[in-house]
Amino acid sequence: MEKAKAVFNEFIASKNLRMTPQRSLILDIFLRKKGHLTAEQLYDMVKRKDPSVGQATVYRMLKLLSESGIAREVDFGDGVLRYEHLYGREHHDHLICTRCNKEVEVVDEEIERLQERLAKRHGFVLTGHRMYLYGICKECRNNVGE
Amino acid sequence: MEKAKAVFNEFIASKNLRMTPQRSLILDIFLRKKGHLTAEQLYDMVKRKDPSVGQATVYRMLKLLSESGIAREVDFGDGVLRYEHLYGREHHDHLICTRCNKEVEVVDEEIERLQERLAKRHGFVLTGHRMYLYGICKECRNNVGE
DNA sequence: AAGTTTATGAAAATGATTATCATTTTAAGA
DNA sequence: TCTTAAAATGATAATCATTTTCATAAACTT
Ligand SMILES: [Mn+2]
Ligand SMILES: [Mn+2]
Ligand SMILES: [Zn+2]
Ligand SMILES: [Zn+2]
Repeated sequence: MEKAKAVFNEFIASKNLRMTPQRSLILDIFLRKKGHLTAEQLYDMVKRKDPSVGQATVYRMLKLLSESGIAREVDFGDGVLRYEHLYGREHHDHLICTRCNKEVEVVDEEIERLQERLAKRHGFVLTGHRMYLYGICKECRNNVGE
Repeated sequence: MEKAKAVFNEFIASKNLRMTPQRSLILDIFLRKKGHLTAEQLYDMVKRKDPSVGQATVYRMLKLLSESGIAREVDFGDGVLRYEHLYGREHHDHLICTRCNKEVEVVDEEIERLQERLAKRHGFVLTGHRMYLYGICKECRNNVGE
């Protein structure tokens, strides 16, 4: 939390950018919340603390957070980008229930390894990947009637 | 090709929809082209054959093609949906060069298997997945200067 | 052929994100 | 502290792919 703030401050300094009350507020709120949240959701929370902050500033800040390694953009494929904590977290992929939209964070070291191998086999050096698994969770399978 | 057309015709009939010259033309052109093409690209090709066709019809048709299992929506994450042949093709994922945008179609049975296992481990029954591997291809690694 | 349903094309609407721009802040210097 | 150049902000307009709307034109049914 404090560590993440320090990292962001360093990033800001290294790019000759400036720390402002707006950025500080947005960063605070972002770090406090966990999960995957959209720019709109974050904007709503920011507005509650300071209604004068514009949404463009939130969008701009999310870009900076991503660049600095504090946040990561997540695209579930529904037309809205979400952001999650990246700093201090392990890499993971997502398992999504298409019925109740539950999102489970998952990792499979074996899959990660095989992805590298697969890319290499085609002459590529992997720089990243996006993997989303879609399915029906146990709860949804039980509540078939409703 | 003819088989695919028949499948689409059946789909149209089963839904009490109608086959029209526009749909037929769009289907023909789509089936003739391979690769991953956008609605805009398909629209351009259709226009060349019949300038009177509207782009809304192309978008509508792509929806139908996807529903009927003839086409599959592919989202490389650049803000534009692409469509590829699905009927008569094997499942595959994509390996994309972030420098030259080369797209390689890949499959790794082992990964597919592990995805199932991973989902099951979390109580999910997998219905699908999206996996995109991003990296730098061999050619791009050689042409570093240009 | 008449009636009913579905399809079409043009144009407007949508919705998330980005760009613009006039104004305000910030960080350094003098 | 005053000055100034660079960067940030917020309101608003612009983008851009996709979807809707709606009046008109097919397509099927009887
Ligand atoms: Mn996550
Ligand atoms: Mn493909
Ligand atoms: Zn569920
Ligand atoms: Zn390349």
